[in-house]
Amino acid sequence: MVVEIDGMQESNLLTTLEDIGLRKTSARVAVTAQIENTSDSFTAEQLCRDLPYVGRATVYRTIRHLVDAGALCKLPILDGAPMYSIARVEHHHHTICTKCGSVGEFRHTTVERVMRSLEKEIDGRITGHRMEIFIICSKCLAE
Amino acid sequence: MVVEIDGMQESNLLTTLEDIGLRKTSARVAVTAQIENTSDSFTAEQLCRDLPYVGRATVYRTIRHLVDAGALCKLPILDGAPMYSIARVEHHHHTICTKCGSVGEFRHTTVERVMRSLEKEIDGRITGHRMEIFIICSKCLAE
DNA sequence: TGATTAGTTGAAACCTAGTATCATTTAAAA
DNA sequence: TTTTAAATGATACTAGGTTTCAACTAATCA
Repeated sequence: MVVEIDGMQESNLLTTLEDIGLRKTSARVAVTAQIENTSDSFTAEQLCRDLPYVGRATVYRTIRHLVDAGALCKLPILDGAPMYSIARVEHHHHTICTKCGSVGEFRHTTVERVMRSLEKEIDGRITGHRMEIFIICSKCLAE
Repeated sequence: MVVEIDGMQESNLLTTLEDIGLRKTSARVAVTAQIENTSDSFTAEQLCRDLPYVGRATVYRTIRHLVDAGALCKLPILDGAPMYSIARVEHHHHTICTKCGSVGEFRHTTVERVMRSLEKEIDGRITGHRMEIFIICSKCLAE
């Protein structure tokens, strides 16, 4: 997601990093720009491959900063390397195709209502939840 | 879960392995017994520590067999090594204490109803779902 | 502006979790 | 009992990620 201000492109992710007191370095400009130009979700290794001139450690550190800041969302995957995508403001859940691994999003208010009704049943304080629907996506079904 | 038959203790997990055509070896007896004596969920590394005389490779292989056979359930955890627990017949979900990492279980019929209502919204065929409630457990709240 | 300094970088070493290899051992069929 | 295919486990390897630390640089200060 890139916001146009006075003809200058200003990166949301870069701004997030600056907002939490981190410096605007060329490595961070490159990493955040690459993430924003990636339409879909991505893995850390993918990002490293796309940015060979940025060190692995820096790529991983930048991802960690962005996840900690809430600007990136660590996607629920079945096995292997975690995937990330730019965090949306609204709360949502994920669909995961168990065949091709593609991750989708959905929102459903009933899920949130279920949460509230669970508060009585559960021994402790609810702080959050996560839900994944496993599917065979329409693309894989068509094959 | 251990079933008593004619005074002999017969392991369900071991039986599962034999049912899928695997041999009853001392290593498999040890691993399945250890899992059944573990009241809670466990990691592969924990099991290796508890069974120093069984090779790591064998412990991992046995867990894989049991998960593939559906007798063990790979629990959703936040980060790090996955946890396992003996699979229950009924479908259920998990509560995860984000402070101490303890995993609990709950069942809720509304969740299943939500699933059915989602079938229209989602582009693909639903094959399963998973839900995690993040909590601070009563034990951690008390501290 | 240039000097200062604390934050940042990246190569390399390390770590954790897990898998593959393969010579040796063993369960179980013949 | 012999046979043999399956299983084991020490070891090496891999993937994914973190730590270390000397060199570098952004941003502040004089």
